Amino acid sequence: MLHLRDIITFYTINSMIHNLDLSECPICSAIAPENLKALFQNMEYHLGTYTKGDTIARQNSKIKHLYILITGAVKTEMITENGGLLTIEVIKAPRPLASAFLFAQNNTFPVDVTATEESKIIKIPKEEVIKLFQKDANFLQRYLTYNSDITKFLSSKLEILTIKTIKGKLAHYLLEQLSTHQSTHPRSLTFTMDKNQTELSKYFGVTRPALARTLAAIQQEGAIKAQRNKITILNRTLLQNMLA
Amino acid sequence: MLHLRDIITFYTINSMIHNLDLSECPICSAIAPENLKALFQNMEYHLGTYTKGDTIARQNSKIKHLYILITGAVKTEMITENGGLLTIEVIKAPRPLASAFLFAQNNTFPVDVTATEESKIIKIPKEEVIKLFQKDANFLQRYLTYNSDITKFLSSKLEILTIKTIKGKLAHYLLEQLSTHQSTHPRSLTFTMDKNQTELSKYFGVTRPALARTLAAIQQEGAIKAQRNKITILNRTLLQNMLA
DNA sequence: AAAAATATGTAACAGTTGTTACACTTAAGA
DNA sequence: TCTTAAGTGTAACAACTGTTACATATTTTT
Repeated sequence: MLHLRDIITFYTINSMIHNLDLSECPICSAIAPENLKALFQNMEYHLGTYTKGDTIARQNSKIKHLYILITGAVKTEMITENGGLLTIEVIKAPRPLASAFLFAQNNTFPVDVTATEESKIIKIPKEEVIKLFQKDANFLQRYLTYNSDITKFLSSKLEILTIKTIKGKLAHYLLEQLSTHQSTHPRSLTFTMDKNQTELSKYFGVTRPALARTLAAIQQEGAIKAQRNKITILNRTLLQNMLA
Repeated sequence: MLHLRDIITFYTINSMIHNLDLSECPICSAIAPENLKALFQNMEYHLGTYTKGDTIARQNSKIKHLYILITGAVKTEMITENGGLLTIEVIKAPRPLASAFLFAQNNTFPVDVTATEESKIIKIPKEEVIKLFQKDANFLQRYLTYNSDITKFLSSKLEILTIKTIKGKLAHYLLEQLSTHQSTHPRSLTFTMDKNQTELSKYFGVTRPALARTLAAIQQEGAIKAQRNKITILNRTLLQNMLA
């Protein structure tokens, strides 16, 4: 277990060495340096150092701590019993790990977590996190916001995936882009997509040729005009009918 | 604005009239009756009554309160600018509404919320919710758990939708069911699915005939034996290969 | 026990998407 | 500027899924 002096030293050293701005960490930043002392006093926590290849957490193991990745990077993998792996995501410091799952009823890691480089992770027991929340409303609010944003992200991704046809997904996306664009440029019907076709096809979970084909079809029908990634909406109603 | 006596009366009356067990509400139940007084004292909140057809919240409007549906039922609809609607969900009391979005950065209602019958809703301002959290760790924990569970649900649904083929989705689901089953009945390879085919097809976002067809195909290949919803895993490796 | 409602098995056909391959265009680097 | 890499447009065919329709089986209700 660490003591207060260690963590303060740690923060300071890291800030010096890596020129690290902890304010970039969605939730750690809520802990103002001047409050660190009061907050971490009498608190149980653990600082772990991992080198490349080390396992940080195993899929289906209980989550009993809040994991905050301070420096380094980790990858998450979902592994079937047989060894075939499904998803990979690389997470770079500073960021909390699996914070959205910490308080779930069956709170187990949904993935394996492995260090991809030298990494430092602070582990704070669940009960201590609750205490922290009650001591520092700001920290609590950041935590809630961070997790709320994750939920929003998941919801919007789910929304896209729920629409079955590529034409529907594209129509949905284009209308969304239009309304985002019009919030700064009212009445303008021409905008540039914020993703290229390759990125967009991955976001939709479809292949790129299929996406290009569909974009051409929508243009053929006269709903839009597309010059590469510059889109002009010609017939909004037509687009909206493609959602169903 | 309500006073303490009102809400206590309200809880009591409703419990009497509707024989309502508030402990069924994922987060309200955390407020023990004996603590109500201390918690709601000096708190700002609002009790709204809505009749069938009343709009409770509009899509894209700011969420400034925690909405708790006490009695009645509401439906949520996602409406395109044109009037075509995408999703409908019916929510019955008692349950919080949009609690997962309350603390998001751009915290707007993702859907229209309309009463489908006579409904009562308590609205607690965001700031008051934070205060509540700090007064009552139990309430906070319930809230976190509730939202964590939502995240888990969304994640697993997303996982299923990310798998493209029906065969892959089914294989994934069957392996999950097997491991759940084996946690109580080790070595048993036969179990009953927790959803019927109709429910499962909706969960996967596919049609029922397509699902039945695929189930038959998996059986044809010798990976499982299916007697209606009773499944026996014959070749686990084969199933796992279907995930890719 | 009979009737009705619900769930499941199956089939033919149309429609959509993945796969693969290649030409072309634009942007970035040497 | 030339070269190279990345992004885009398009096509033919195979594979998969939706649609629609109906038969059969099981469960629930009367």
